[in-house]
Amino acid sequence: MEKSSTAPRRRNDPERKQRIIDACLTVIAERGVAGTSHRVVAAEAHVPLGSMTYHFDGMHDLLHQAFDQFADRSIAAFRARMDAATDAEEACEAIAANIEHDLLATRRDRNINLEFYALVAHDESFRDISSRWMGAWQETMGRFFDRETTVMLDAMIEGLTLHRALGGEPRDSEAVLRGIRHVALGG
Amino acid sequence: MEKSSTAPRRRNDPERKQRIIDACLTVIAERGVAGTSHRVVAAEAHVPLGSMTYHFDGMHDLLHQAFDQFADRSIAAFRARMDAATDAEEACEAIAANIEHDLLATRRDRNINLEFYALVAHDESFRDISSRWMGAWQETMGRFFDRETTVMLDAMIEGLTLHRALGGEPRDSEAVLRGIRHVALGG
Amino acid sequence: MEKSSTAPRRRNDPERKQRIIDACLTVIAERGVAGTSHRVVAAEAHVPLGSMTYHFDGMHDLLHQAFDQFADRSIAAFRARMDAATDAEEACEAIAANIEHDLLATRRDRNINLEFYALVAHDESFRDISSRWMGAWQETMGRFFDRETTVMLDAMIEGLTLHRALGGEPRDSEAVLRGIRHVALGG
Amino acid sequence: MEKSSTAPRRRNDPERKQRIIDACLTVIAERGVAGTSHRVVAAEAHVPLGSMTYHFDGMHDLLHQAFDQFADRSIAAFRARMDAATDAEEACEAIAANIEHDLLATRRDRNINLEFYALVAHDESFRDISSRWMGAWQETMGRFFDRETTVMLDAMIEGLTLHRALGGEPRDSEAVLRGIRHVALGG
DNA sequence: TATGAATGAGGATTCATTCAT
DNA sequence: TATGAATGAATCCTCATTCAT
Repeated sequence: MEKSSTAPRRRNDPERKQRIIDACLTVIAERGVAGTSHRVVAAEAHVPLGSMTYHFDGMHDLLHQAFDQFADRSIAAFRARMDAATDAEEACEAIAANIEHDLLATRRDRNINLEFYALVAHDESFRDISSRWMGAWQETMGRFFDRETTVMLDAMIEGLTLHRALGGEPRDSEAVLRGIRHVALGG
Repeated sequence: MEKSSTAPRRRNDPERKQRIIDACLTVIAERGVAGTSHRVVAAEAHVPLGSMTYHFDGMHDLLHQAFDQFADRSIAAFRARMDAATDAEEACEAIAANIEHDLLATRRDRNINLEFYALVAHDESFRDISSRWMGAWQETMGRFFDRETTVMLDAMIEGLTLHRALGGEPRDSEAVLRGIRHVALGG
Repeated sequence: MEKSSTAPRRRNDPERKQRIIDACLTVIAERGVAGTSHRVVAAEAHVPLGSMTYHFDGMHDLLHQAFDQFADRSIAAFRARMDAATDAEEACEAIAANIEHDLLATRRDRNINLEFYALVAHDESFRDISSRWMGAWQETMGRFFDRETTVMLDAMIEGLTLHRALGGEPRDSEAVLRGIRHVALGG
Repeated sequence: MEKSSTAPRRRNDPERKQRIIDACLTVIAERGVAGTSHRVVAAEAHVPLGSMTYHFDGMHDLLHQAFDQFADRSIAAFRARMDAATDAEEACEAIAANIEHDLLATRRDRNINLEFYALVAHDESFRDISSRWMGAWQETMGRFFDRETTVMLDAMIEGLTLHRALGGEPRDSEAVLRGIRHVALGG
C-alpha cells in the first residue's frame, strides 16, 4: 500500500522552497523589488501561487530570506578569497579578484545588490542583514588593515561595484587593483 | 481685493506640478520606488488623485521627471563647490565638503540616491539621467585630475555616500578628506 | 444535511463563471457593449468585482466567451429546426419558425445580435465567431438550396431580424414565410 | 484697432463644429460607440478638448447629431437614385446601385450603420432618427411597390448590407440585382 | 501537507464634465 | 466666445492574502 511508509511524506518537490528563493532573487534583479510580487515569483519558479504563502509568511518574509541567502553567499565568497591571502599585498589582490569575479560577475548579482541597498535604506527590518554583511566584511579585512583603511577600502569596493552596475564600461582590472593599493597601502 | 478665503482654491495652482514632484521624491525616500504610487504621492502633495495623470503622462513620466530634477540639483551643488576650487588640494576639500554637506546632508537625499541607482540598474529608460549625471561629475573633476584618478575618486565618493546611506555611524569628516587625498593625490 | 444558510457562500461556486457570462449577455442587451463594464456585470451576476478578472482574462476575453456561447446557442437552435425538415418547403417553414421563435423571441437576444454585428465590424478578433456562425448557417441551409439562394436567404433572414430588433411592429408571420418562399422557391 | 469690426467675431474656425461631427463618425467607425470619447474625437478633429462641451451638450448630443447627419446623407443618396427611376424595373436597378455604390461604398459607412443599429436597439432616445430613416426609405420605395413587398425589400437590403459589413467577400453585383428582382417582381 | 479558488483593497489610468479666464 | 486647467467618478486590472478542501 502506497502510504504505509513511516517516513514523513516529503512529497514531490523537496527543493521547492529553495527554488522560490532563487526565483525571487531573479525577479528582483530583473524588475526590482517594486516589481516583485507573489504572482511573478510563483510563475518564475514554476510553482503554484498558493505555495507562496504556504512556504513564506508573506512577501516581507520572502524578501528577507532571499536577501539573507544572497548576503551569505557574498560573504562566503569574500572569505574564501581572503582566507588564502597571507599579507596585505595578497589581500589587495584578493579584494580586486572579489570585485572582478564575484561581486561584478553577473548583472543579476549587481542588480540584486543595488536593490538591497535601496531596500535597507528605507526599511529598517532589513538592517539585520546589512549589519551582518558589513560586519563580516570589515572583520575579514580587519585581519590585514587598520580600522580607517578598512572603512575606506570598503567604500571603494562599494563604489567600484556600483559604477559597474550602473552600466559603465567594463573597468580595467589593473586600474582597479591600483586603486585598491592606493587606499590600502598608501599609494 | 485678494481672496483670503481658506477654502481650497481649485483652479489655477501654478506650482502644483512642482509640488507633486517634490512630494514624489519625498515618498521615494520614505517608501522606495516600490511604495510610490499615484495615491500616495497625491496625498503627500495634497492634490486630488486625478491631478497625477493630468500633469504627468503616467507613473514612469513622474519618476523620470522627479529623478531628473534630483540629478540637476545634485550636479549644480557639486559644480558650485568645485568652481570655487583653484587647485587639486582645494578640489579635494570641495569634494569632501560635497559629500559631507550636499550628498549626505539628509537621509531623504541619501535614500533617493540609492533608489535611483537601483532603478537605473534594471530600467534602461533612466539611463539618460545617470549618464548625464556621471558625465557632469567626471567632467567637473576632470578639470583637476587625470582620467584614472577621476574614475577612482568617483567610485570612492559613491562608496562613501552609500555607506552612510546604509545607516553607518556619522563618519569622521577628517577621515573622509584623508581618504580622498589618498586617492587623488597619491597618499 | 444541506446547508440552508442564506449567508453568501464564498468558496466553491462552480457555476459562477457561467453566471457571469449570462450576466454579461444581459448587460450587453440592456446597455450595449459600450456600457458593459466589469462593475456592472459583477453587480448583475451578484459576484464580487475581483471575480471578473479571476475567471476571465480581461474584458475582451469575457466578451469573446459570451458571444461565443451566444453563437453556439443560435446555431444549435437553427440546426434543431432544420434537421426536422425533409424538403425545401419544410425548410422554408423551419426558417420562418427560427426567425419567429428563436432569433426574434426576445428583445434581449435581438439586441445581443446587433451588438455582436457592430462589434465584429470594427474588431477583427471577433471574426472567428462570426465566421463560424455564418459558416454553420450556410452549411445547414446548403442541404436544401443552391449557393446563391442560400446567400440571399441568409441576407433576408438577417434583414428581417434586424428590422424587428430596431423596434418595428411585430411582423406578420405569414408575410415572413411568403418572403422566404419568394427567395427560396422563386415565388 | 483690431477689434473694431462690427461683424460678429466668428474667429478662426467656422467649420469647427462640422469637423467635430465628421471626426466623431470616423471614430465610431473605427472604435465603435464604446470607444468614442470626447478625448478621442477631439484628437481626431484636431480640436481642443474644451471645444467638445462647448459645441455639444455632452456626449449624447454629439452622437445624436452625428447619426442624424449620417441618416440624412443616406436618405438623400437613396432618393437621388430612386427619383431617376420611372418603373419598378428601374427601381430595382436603383436599389441595387444604392446598395452597391452608396451603402456599401466604404467600410467606414458600413461600420457606422451597424453601430447605429446597435445603439438604437438599447437606447430609445435614438429612435427618432431610425424612425425617420426607415419612414423615408419605405415612402420612397412605396412609389413603386406595395406595402408587403416594400417591407421585404427593405429587409433584404439591410441583410445584404449587413453581410458585407461583416466581412463577407465582395458580393456578385448581378446576384444582388437578381435577389432584389426576386423579391420585388416575384422572380 | 499543499493548493486552487476566491476576494477586497489598491494599482494606474481615462473619462465627461466644470469652471476661471 | 472659446479653452486649458482641473477633478471626482469610474475604468480595467493586479495584488497579497485567506480559506475550504
